[in-house]
Amino acid sequence: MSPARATLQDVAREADVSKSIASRVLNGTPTLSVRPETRSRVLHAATRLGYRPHVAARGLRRAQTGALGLMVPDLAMPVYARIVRGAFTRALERDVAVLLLEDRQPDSSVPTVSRLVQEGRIDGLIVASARPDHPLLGRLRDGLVSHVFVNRAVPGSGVNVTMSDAEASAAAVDHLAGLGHRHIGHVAGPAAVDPGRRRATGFANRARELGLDPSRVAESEFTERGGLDAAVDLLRRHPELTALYASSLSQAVGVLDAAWRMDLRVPHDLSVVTYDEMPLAEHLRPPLTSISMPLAELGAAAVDAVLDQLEGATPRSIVIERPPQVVVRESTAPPRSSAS
Amino acid sequence: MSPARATLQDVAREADVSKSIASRVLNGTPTLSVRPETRSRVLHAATRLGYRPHVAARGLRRAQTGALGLMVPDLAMPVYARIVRGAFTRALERDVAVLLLEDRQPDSSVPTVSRLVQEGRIDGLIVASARPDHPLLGRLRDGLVSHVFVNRAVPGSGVNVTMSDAEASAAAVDHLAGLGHRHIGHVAGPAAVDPGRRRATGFANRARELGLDPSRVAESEFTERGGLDAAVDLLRRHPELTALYASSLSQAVGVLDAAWRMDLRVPHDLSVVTYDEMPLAEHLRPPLTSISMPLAELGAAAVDAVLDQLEGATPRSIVIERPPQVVVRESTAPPRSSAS
DNA sequence: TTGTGTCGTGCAACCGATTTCCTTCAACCA
DNA sequence: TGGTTGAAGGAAATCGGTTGCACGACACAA
Repeated sequence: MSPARATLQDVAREADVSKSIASRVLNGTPTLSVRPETRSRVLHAATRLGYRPHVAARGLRRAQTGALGLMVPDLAMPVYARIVRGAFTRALERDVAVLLLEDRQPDSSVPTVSRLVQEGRIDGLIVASARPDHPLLGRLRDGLVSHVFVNRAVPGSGVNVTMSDAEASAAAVDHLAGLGHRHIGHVAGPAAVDPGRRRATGFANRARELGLDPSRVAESEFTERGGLDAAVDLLRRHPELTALYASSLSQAVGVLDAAWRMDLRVPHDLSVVTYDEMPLAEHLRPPLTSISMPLAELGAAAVDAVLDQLEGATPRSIVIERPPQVVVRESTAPPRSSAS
Repeated sequence: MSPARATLQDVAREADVSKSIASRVLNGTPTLSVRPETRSRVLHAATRLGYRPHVAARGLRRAQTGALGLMVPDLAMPVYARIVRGAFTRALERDVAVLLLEDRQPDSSVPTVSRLVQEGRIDGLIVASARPDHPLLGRLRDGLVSHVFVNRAVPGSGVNVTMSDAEASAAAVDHLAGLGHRHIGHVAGPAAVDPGRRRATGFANRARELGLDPSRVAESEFTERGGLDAAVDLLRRHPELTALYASSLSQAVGVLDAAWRMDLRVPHDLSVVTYDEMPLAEHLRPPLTSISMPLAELGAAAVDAVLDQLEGATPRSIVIERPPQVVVRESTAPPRSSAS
């Protein structure tokens, strides 16, 4: 796999200096003064030997690991794949490793995380799986381990990395209203989960601003089943609805299912917009109009945020401001009433 | 996060023994002889202090890291989520960490892996992203880093961990034939990718055994678009087909799309079975009959296989034998001809 | 000439485990 | 009684970096 690991000792010998100098030169220690010629001898030796510091040795001495944990609620949810990808990419650039953790039974997450911290496997944590009653939150509040919450904010934590979800909802409502819809419903995520709540608020606010009824909202889990049930519920109670805005792609799949079961054609009888632009959206029947969000940027920003904290910056919350984009496909059209 | 890291020194002091004894007792060194009373003092001290060995220190000394790399082709593909989950779970049991790596530009994977190995971040590698021309294969053949290939086998490598894909195809064909279908097509994966080829072979063999035409096969990428194109192609060229077997769920979504475009109703005009049982399959229209495979077991077996290698076992290939299960849903029914 | 700094460099301790090599003591054998 | 053996345990080297401190040489001011 390589020309046999070179150690710092090897580099030092090759450059004819001591380990200390080699180390300081390679780390760019600012207080160091060396002759330029010496410096370049070290640098050249290092590249010639393909030197890479051994993370265990460095970590042992520096009492840090160069790795972050990234906790996602469910590996199978494609939204997280995007966030994770963004995080991985940025981590590679910043020369740290990311340990991905799935957080399916929140109870086991506390032991897992504290074990990883105690073993010295991670320096900090990015949590994408927050929920109000999550046992991890209490332990993190101690401040013993640096962390940020990504996507799912924890109010009051002061370390949230989020996107402008409310704006995304507004864009969805605008798109539908622009087509002439006056009766729009929202299949919302669980109110307990922060982005769900923010999207719902964004929906209600913009609806109100446009003089539409902001109350046609049904809450459900971010799953196909949840979307199905919520949509059926909404459409039964409010047959006048001509459009639905789903809070996630899984829910949107359920919404399409509901339409099919209730014998409503999309978009003829019902327009559907969804959060989460993904390849799947393009190949559902009909292809779904969706809102594209900067998920990779979000993941990258989370990595930056924890690393900055570890380097001593004061923790702070961050909002990725890139505006949502509406990807228009066949699932949205003017309402029948206005068309006929 | 914890009552302040305890070191081996702390345990030793608490148990009133030397570090050496503490280390040996905790590691269960077989050649050690201690009085039972001493041993239990050490053990109790360790649990009382919540001692966890520092992986960097241990790794430095033992020249190994207690971590494995797991390379998947695409984080957004839910199939891999299952495999990864299985691997994570087993890794936790065996007390190692798993570093997940996405392998989207194979060219960058060689530098990434050799860097991780050189830095001492991983001891071994599980590769789920093999392709015949993958640059990583050449470098792995050197034998400098322990590895296995999972799901996508590399012929001749001798370190493949796979499932009985061919049997799965046979089960799909059996299910369709059992319903009365005599004209079955197969939307296959790329022949270059091993499981695709094995599934196609399995399909052809069983078709032949049943006296059906084994040649109704179209190859495509494991994507929605691929499935769409392949299905359109097959159905145009062979209008007599009454059933299609898709090699992956993404492709199956494309197949449904194709049916819709060609104005074929599923299952009335066309039955569809797919590989890869997932929640999504249940909520597509119509819900898809699918083949469920032991993906988590596959991931776990891969972890075991690399760890065994690292412990000195001779490398070998493994096949998970658990038989495929057909989950019957509404996308399959007797062919129209036999019904009418 | 003698301090006093500064520059350039190196020695050695240290991080926390593992492991090699001893030491001590008692039992046992011839 | 001397020597061998085995049980029980400990001292110290080691892994590969990082970092506090010391050291020699030289410049410069007094």
